[in-house]
Amino acid sequence: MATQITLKSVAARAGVSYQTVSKVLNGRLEVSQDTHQRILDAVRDLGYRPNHIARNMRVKRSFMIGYSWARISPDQVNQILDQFLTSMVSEAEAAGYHLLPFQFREGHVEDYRELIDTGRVDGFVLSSVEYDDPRIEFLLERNFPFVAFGRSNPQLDFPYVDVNGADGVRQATEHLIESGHRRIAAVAWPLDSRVGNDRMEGYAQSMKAAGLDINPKWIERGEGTFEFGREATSRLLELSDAERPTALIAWNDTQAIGALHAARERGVEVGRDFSIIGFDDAPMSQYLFPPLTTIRQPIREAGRKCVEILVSQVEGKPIKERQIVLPPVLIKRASA
Amino acid sequence: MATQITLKSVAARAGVSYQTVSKVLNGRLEVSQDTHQRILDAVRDLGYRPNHIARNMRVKRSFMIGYSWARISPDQVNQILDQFLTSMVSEAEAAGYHLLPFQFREGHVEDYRELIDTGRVDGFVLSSVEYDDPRIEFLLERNFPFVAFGRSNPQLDFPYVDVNGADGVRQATEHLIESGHRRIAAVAWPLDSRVGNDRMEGYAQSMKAAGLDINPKWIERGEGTFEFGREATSRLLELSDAERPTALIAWNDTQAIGALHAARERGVEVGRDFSIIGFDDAPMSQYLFPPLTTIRQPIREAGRKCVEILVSQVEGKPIKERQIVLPPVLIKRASA
DNA sequence: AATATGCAGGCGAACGTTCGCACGAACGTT
DNA sequence: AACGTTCGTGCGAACGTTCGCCTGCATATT
Repeated sequence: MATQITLKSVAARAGVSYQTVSKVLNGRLEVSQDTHQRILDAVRDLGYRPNHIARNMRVKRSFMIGYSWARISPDQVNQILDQFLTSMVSEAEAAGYHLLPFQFREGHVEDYRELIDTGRVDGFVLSSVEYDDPRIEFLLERNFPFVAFGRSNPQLDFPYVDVNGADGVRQATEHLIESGHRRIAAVAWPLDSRVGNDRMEGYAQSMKAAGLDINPKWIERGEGTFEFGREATSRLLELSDAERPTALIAWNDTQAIGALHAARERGVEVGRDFSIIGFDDAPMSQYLFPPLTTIRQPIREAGRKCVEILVSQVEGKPIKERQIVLPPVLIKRASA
Repeated sequence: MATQITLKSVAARAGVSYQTVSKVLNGRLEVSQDTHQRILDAVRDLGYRPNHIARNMRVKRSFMIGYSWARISPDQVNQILDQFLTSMVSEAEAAGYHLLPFQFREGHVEDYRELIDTGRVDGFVLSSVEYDDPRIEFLLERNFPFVAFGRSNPQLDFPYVDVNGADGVRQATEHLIESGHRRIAAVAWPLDSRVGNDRMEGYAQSMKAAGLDINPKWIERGEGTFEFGREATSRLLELSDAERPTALIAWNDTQAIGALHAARERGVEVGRDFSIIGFDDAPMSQYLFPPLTTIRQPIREAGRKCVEILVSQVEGKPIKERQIVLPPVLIKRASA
């Protein structure tokens, strides 16, 4: 490592004090045209770049945003991580920040505390937020800046960005109803999932609005896995002719793929005899047989908004919208 | 933000100088049993955590590892990012480091320079490495620590972790030959891809070892996309009966899925009439029709090794293996 | 002419660490 | 009894910034 070029080297070359260089570069001091130019020349000639660590130390900020994500399951992959991460990284960089990814440990709040106490981050973006999230409680109590990707308990007031799951499922349900379906099932998530309940609401509302009763047997709740999707769909397809749904909406694409398999195992042709709609628009969904109709979340925008809100908060700027709910969009393919 | 707890606060409480506290905590000084305990108590009582920024400033290290990944294409997703990232993050944390993800800009070396000059990182992990990678040239010249995930020009000497693509394709080819296939095609990548050429070598070697001639028409080179996979496979399936391959190996799962579609469009039943093997073991490959036989890369281990090598390098520790080539494993499913 | 005003720039301090060196006391050695 | 040695601590400095305040000078105002 070559010797660092510091403010002092620049100052020496420009013939001013190093503090003056600092101020000029930061626009906190107006100097004569001549001096200004000499400083700029010296900076250019030496290739000076301010040392970020020293700067952070002085201003007592890290310009880092902590982010941690839950592992879904060993043989499954976070479909949206790439998009979410890249959008946050670029938005953060534009604002002069960087992301600090750290290991996610379910329910552990220590890692957050550690990062705060050691001064490593200025704020957090939370994802995989659910009801009674201890992180939210902790960060609110410490009054430490954060923004959540996803809502939590309604009575808690904190900044978040979320996708309107109800609206997504509403679009899906309406699409199915318009296509003539009357018996529509939901392959959903457990009752303790806020995200799941949000989506369920869209389903219930649409059915009600169309004057359709929901047969409780059409509601399957379980994990967001391939296996559950398959099992649930098998059960649905084994209902009597009168009860058997003609379509289903799954709460994620993985379940939908399980559903696709269950249908195929029974010789049911998806897209013709039976319709399936997923949620997430996983990258491969378009290449399935048949290509999966699914609800796409505006992940990139969510990432951008999270960072935008967080940065405003950290810098004490006025925040336009503290709580944002973004609309998803139904991607119509052959499966429904 | 509550007032920081610093070495001074701890020292005041323990009745020693703050420098002593520092040394004791860092194990650079042996003190009397009594003093030691007083210091520890004070640390515990106050909940002292060393300020990382100040520490970094003093030791002139950031304990950060820069990492940047290429975006594949808008509608495709980096299948292995999650695994690679999480394994690097956890390995890094274990060594007292964190990852600094930053935006990838093809061919741009400025971003790397910037991070070095501003003292933000101690080293880099490079991915999407190819021939004549300007980043490698730059970092070697600056003598800045880095490790590449993937090899580059053979004459360059630098630390890397790579997956033995030749071996992977060898396993695949041999598996096909054992199953009785004689006419095996390769849906490959352009000649300027080192990764692609590595894989090609495995194919050529296995065919030769089995005494099988390769018909040049069996080698399709193009992008790693669904579309190219489909087109290439269409061409292959339209060859005359005598020339038409009975199996193909694709250089990634996305191409393999394209191949699956091409076969299906022609009424060719994959797994029975025709075999297809992919590369990557993308999360959804197991759920395709039929489930895709594919070559799985030890991504998590690669991530760990990258960080391990890099950290040793940064800390000037002896490096056991500077260049590691990990074996992939063939995951046999129904498609071949 | 004396004083106020404004401008360009310098100076000292501080942020919280780590590190080398100094120093006093206790102890063992000659 | 005088002299090294070791041990346990303290002290000062430094890392590269930013920030508040001070100062010297030129010009404008009374």
